[in-house]
Amino acid sequence: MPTELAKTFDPASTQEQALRLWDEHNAFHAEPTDPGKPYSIVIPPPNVTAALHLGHAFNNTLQDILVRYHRMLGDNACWLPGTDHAGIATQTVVEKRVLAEEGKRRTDFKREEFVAKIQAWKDQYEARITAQLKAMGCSCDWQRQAFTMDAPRAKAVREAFFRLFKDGLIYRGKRLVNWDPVTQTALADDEVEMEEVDGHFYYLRYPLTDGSGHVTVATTRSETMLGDTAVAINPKDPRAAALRGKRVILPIVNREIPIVEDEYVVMPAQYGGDPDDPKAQLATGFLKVTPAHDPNDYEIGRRHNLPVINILAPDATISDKHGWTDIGEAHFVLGQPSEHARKLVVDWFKRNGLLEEIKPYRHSVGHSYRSHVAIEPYLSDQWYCQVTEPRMAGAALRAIADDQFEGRKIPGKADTWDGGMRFFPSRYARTFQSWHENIRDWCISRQLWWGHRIPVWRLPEGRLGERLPLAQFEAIVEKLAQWQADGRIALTQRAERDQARSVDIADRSLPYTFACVHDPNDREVIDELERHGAAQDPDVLDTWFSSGLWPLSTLGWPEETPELRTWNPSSVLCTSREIITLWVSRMTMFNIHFRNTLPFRDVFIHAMIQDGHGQKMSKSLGNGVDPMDIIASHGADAMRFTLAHMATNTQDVRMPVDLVDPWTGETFAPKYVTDSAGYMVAAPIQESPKDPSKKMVSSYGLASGKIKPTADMPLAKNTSSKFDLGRNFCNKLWNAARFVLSNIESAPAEAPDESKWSLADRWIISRFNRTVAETDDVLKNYRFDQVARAAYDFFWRDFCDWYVEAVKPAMRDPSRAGQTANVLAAVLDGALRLLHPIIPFITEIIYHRLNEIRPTRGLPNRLECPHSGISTQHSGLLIKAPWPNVGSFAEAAEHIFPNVQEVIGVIRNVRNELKVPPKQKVDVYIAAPPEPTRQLTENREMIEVLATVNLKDVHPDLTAPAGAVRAAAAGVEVFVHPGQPAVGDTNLAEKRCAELKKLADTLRGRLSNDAYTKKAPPHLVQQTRDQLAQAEAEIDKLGCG
RNA sequence: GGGCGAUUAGCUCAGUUGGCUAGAGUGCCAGCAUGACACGCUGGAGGUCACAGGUUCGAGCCCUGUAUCGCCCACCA
Repeated sequence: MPTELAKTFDPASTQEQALRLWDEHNAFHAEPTDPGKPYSIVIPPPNVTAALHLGHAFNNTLQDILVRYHRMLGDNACWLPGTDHAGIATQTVVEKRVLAEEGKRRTDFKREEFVAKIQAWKDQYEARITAQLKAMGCSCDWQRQAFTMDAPRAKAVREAFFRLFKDGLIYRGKRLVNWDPVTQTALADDEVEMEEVDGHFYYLRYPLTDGSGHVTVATTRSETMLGDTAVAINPKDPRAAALRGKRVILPIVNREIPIVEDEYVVMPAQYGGDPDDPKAQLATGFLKVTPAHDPNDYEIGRRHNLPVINILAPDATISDKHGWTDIGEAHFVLGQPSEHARKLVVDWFKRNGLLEEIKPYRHSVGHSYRSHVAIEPYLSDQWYCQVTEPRMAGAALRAIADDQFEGRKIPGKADTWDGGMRFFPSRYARTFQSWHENIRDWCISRQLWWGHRIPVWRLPEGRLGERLPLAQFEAIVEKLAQWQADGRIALTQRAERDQARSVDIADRSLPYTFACVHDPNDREVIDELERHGAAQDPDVLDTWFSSGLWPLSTLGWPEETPELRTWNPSSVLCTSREIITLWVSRMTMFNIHFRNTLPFRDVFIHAMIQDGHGQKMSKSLGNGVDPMDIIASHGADAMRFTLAHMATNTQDVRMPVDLVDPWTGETFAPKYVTDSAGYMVAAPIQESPKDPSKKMVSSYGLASGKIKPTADMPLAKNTSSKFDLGRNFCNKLWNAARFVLSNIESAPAEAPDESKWSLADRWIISRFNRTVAETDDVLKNYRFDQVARAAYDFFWRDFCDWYVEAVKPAMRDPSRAGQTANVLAAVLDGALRLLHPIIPFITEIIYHRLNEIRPTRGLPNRLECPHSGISTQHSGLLIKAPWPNVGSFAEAAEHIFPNVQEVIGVIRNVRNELKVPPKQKVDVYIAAPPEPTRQLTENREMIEVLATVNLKDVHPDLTAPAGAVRAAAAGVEVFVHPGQPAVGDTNLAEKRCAELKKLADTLRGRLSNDAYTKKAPPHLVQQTRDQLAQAEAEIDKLGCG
């Protein structure tokens, strides 16, 4: 550790030193037995798919500010870090990588081999993510680092699944799922993104079997007609009666299908439909019903008991191998991808004179959030968690704090849950609420290899009892019954829809039975099951199942550990709004169901960082910024400060992205192009602004995968000039600290004597106290921008611009330097504490140096500031130092100091107008009423130094000196004598006169309005009168014509 | 289709229950290498608060409507 602060601020070495100090003291670690009020945050575990981006940096900076703040407050603060295995996302990334590098597909490997590859990827990125978080200064308790698939978390998942299974909240159902044909897995509803697509409306004719004509159906997906099992018409449609009981012949496959009547069908306008309904304008009144490939049709099929015919293979090609037998003439589409089949089918209709019309149509189609291909509604067997149950969604609704609940709340026991969960900003409570009011059961199985294997063994299809000798079968049944009674297994049967069916063990045939095994090491049970042909379900659980347990599993659940008792519920969840439904919901339901506690008391939803065009930052657009690049170019503290400063109350914040020219190191705005999806993206190849012959690759070029940077054409890193704000601030802090420290060091040590404090001393201490109070206040509502602003204004504007400048003469005067140094040391100490949660590295290192120079500091607790707010308690480390108490305020000083500031401002203004050289002192005379005269005289030195003047005279009856320029401020008259022939505008008083007259007119207008004087609050009216009087007095004094 | 948010200085944003002549940072202009800092200091210019109505003594803020942008939710042929 260097004993002096380096001449220029070097973020890298500062970061390194601070990290070492914290590490040596194990400063981030907490134990449940530690003193203090419990305060805990569980990190939203980043996916191990990729390195962290700026959004993560934002999210984690805010959490770290909270944790550091509460640690300083004396709370027992613990931040639990970890990562998420992110099933589908990670597997997809690795599959792509393996295909690109080895030319092999997942299916070319054994399951264990491929999982090992993903595991290797996970290890690599988990390490990288951890390194990034550490570099950002995140004070996570690294001894408690978790991963959603490590052993303790696997145990929690297993326990949770078993309990839900036993409680009848998990069931097997054949349902239409969102099928991703590329990754070949089911997706949850919220993993599907709607995208606008240009398509067509095809009008297809289906002949009636009796030869009396045809009906025309309209569809955007003509290929699904192969699986049609009915045509529906609205019973109110006037044509319905004539068609009742008739059937149509389905072209191509020659399947006879009924015409059914269902109110769901939209009628065209001419048959009674709503003419304003855009759908009515496209509709023919006849709806083809394809239960296997459309969610609505599936419902119609249920209502009319229609067969369900699946025509697709899992890869979304047309196939007769998955439940479709009557293929008729459809050989020509077999094996075709559905999109191509769509055209082939239309061509067939055209050739056979059955195509009536094609209309262009733009509509939204579900796409996989992972592979971005169109989702196929696909019929398959999946596991569901019955979140529609009152025990789940109902509990989540009851968890909402009463005053954030819209409408009448179902009576519940929110009062046992600390008054409920609060959202910040409160509007997000409604997102949460309406999600649970409209929730549907959650499909929790995924056809992946990377994830928690579903701990269910399927007994062989059919009735086990029919396959075994009776005695043997009876023995199994006895065993199963005993194991179930002992809690070693739970049994269920497949339910067609919507509910779990418990197994009646007395029904000795055991049809379609599933056994969930409680303990993964219970070989006796597993071996016995497998001996009879039972096999473990090959699927894994949805990632969000393990994430949903995160607040519990990170603290050792299902064991009721001291950690769990201390830190659950956690204090706050910090996250972005996109996962309120995906994640917050599930944590709430699980935490309540398993432990009857909230997962967290507060939910803070922060803004989303977009690029300069209002687009989400994403890898594929290449507009994402790597926090490590910012740390390298600006420093970690600078990044944190800027991010905190951006954390406003709104939904989105914009971060215009610049590029760093690798040739010159300079920053420039990239050239943009519009990509095929309409996004503004940086042109793949950029020119150096200095030398257009030098080219570079933008990160969009890199992300598009086509362009690889080379030595001749290097990569231009993303950055943003927004971080200059933080960098400048840190630089200012560093230099101000250097100055203050060197002054303190050379000042004589004296016992603090408050009677010797100047106006500036009292003022800066009072301002400090205000800033602490404001920070405390504003942090309760998670307004990090206001915290950053308050700290910035206090430190730069008040402390550096005014206090340090005002105090310079005193520091040069040995008789006063000792006392001033006391105040300087105390205020610097306080400022470091105040700033530490936002910019921990730089403050820790400066604090270290301050401790060396002034091991004891603090202010006497009496007179005008009986409580300075600046603690005398010290600690070796700032991270462990107490947060300042709010001291009292020096009202008088806060009132007088601005007057002096204003006088100084006016003099500076006049000097500038008169073009007086900066170093040249000028003579100043001030005419003021007795009280201001006293104040100004007392602060003569400050005025002289800060305005570079000789304050010749201050007097109530001062007469204007010849040749002086007259100006006015704070109710006083200022005469500036340039001492040489003045250059520029010498008639400043006239300018001021114009301003004053305009103001006086406004005020007079307001007062002449009777309604105003009668209705406005009296203090405002009085204030207006006072202002007018003051303006008029000044006008009078200046002799404004 | 429903809901939410945004629209304030060239740019990025503050503006807390309506009440000074609407603020900051950055950029711009002018001056300054002043013994902490040029990542700095001093001063300055720059805004019909998206638009149209309304409520009020008083509207950037509240109400109604319009426009543009963004996000979330929704099984819309």
